Amino acid sequence: MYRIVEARIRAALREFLNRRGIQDIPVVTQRPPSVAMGEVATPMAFELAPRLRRAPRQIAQEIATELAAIPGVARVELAGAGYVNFLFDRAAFFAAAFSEAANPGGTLRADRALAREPKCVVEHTNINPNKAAHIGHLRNAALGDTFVRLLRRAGRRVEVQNYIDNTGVQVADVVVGFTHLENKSAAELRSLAAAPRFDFFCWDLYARVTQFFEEDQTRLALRGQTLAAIEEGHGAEAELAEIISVAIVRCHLRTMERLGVQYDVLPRESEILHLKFWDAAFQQLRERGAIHLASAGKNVGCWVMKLPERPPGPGQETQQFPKLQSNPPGAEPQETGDSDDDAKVIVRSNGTVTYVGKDIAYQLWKFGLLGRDFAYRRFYTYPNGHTVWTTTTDGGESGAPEFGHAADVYNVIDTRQAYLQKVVVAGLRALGFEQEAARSVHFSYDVVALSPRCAAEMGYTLAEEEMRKPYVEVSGRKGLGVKADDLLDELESAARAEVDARHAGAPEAERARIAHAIAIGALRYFLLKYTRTAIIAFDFRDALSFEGETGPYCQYAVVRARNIFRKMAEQRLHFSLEQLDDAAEDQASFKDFLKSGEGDDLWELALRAGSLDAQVATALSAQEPAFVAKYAFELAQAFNLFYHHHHILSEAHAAKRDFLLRLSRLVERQLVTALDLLGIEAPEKM
RNA sequence: GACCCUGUAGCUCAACGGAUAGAGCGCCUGCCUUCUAAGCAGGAUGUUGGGGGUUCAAGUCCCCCCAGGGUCGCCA
Repeated sequence: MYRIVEARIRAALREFLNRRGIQDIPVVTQRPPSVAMGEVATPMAFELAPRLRRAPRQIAQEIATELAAIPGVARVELAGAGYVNFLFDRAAFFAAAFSEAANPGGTLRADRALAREPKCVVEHTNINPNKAAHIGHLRNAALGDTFVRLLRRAGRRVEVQNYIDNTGVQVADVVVGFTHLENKSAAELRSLAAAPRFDFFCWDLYARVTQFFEEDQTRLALRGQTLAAIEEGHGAEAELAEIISVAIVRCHLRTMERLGVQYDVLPRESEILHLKFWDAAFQQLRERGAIHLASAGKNVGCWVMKLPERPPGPGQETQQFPKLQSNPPGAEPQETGDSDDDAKVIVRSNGTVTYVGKDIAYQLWKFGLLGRDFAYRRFYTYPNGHTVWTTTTDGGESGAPEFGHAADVYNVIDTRQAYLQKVVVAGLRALGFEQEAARSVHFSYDVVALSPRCAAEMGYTLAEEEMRKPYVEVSGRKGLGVKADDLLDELESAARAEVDARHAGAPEAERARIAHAIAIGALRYFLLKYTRTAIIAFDFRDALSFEGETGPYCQYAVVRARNIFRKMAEQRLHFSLEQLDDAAEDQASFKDFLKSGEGDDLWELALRAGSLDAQVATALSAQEPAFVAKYAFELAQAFNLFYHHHHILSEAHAAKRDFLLRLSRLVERQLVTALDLLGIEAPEKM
């Protein structure tokens, strides 16, 4: 609701500027330091002062007197040296926020309208299918999934893709492990792969293979041979690779399902190869001159792409790569042509295509620009009935939705791949797809590392130098890392112990359900509360915490609110939850309880609860899920304070009690919505 | 060497160029016959790495240093 009133104020301010013919001064609004000063403020008068040659205070006065009445705004006041403060009509805001919260589907579109909506493709997770997922992968999936939820809440049509690199070095290494260290036949591997925790077995095997190579470098030839066989797609090694990667993908889907993450389609690299996606992309790139054959220098014999020094377009790229404008205007046009040494190799001199090349083809396909498509088959159906599809070469199954053809593409990939993502975008631009290049977003985030103490706890011996560092990098190759399912198991058992202590009498299944919700709440909140640029130095103590700024804290606030409603029903108060939700007839009394001064604390809570829409909008435009996490925590915190100050059901004044109940109801609903956006479920009890 | 990210309380992190820089953890002290204490209240710690500049206003923008991390491969 806050966003709606704020938008009206901004429109009125824009109108004020327009009347004076001012176009180049932005309308700036902010939150005043306290609700006593209002809910929206503008410092615009300061900026206008030199322009209009009058004192800020005087201009502020003009703004205040000239603005027409704004619905939802009760008063306009001046403050300080020139701030204009807008004070909301508190009762009207509360009533509107209350009814808005009662219609959670209000912002979601009808299916038919949604089908016409331009599509966003969000690619996330993308774990190499050769071993168990670790905490770093969890951060990727939690960020991606939450961003998907935010987009959907904003009414966007979203397709979730999880790219499977099933023909890469990492899979090849595990194949080497099974053939040369384990001596497994395809049949033996098949039964092994069907066993639980096959991904854990591969985790260890992968580390063993790394060591196997280190002991004797000539063994690396095995990797090369295996890789070639897998890419070719025939023979025993290709069969093993297929068994491994499919089984591991199923493990990953199960792991992610534990934390509520689902996918729509799993595009596989093997199909990108076998369906000749690269040939189609290569043809376009060559015809448009985006790549050329290097004739001299270290890259001789390779097809390479030169990256422009500066984005050629009118600065569109600055949206995706802020703070990039390195060169001052008038920088010299680069000396082209001389050397291809600094160009990016796309096709190797032996004719094979690099990872980036395949990624360009994939990105083109996402936008529907490649002129080719996969065939699809069903891979897995979730308990809620949703089906995730995967790609296939031969005909495929009928009934697949239309995948790809995106208007916007978000690639959730850690910051270390920023350069490669830039190359992919440059590729689109070089092909003349300016629009799509501008709509290709690298949703970048920093990695999860281990605190040195954590690494030591896990039995990893650190060099002295590493011990001094703030964190230690996770390494799948070395087998150093916290496996996702291990962490989830630990979280669930810790949560379970707490639940058992509090609800010894509850049925087993219910206790398990609650413990699961708490574990996921703790984990997802932990992964989402950091902004994307923060490196998470993982530590079990922080991750396993259920107190303070955590998911369970937020969940607990919801449970408290619901306990009030349950007790209310038990006490058979004069109205039911339905009547509580129908607040229309009691609006007159809201004003008394929210009035300035004594009602400020209640108003602050109501305002915060009614600000969810603004927080979601900010999180979406900043592509920063942490904003929603922060909001949920602050709302929970404000509610706990309120809960402590007001004993609602014993409130003697009936009208006030009813109001406090409605305020609690508003908070509960908004908090549930915010948590849902984070992928966190609020259990009935805790 | 070039480019990117980071530097804020003891620790981990927040803070659209705006009014008094905030949370959590940890530490100390209180509060459970109550709508369950996974909670609440109180206690204090800041030269926002350093130095210049722009601005009515800088933790935030620009420049120069310092420190840490990352990327720049015919790996993915």
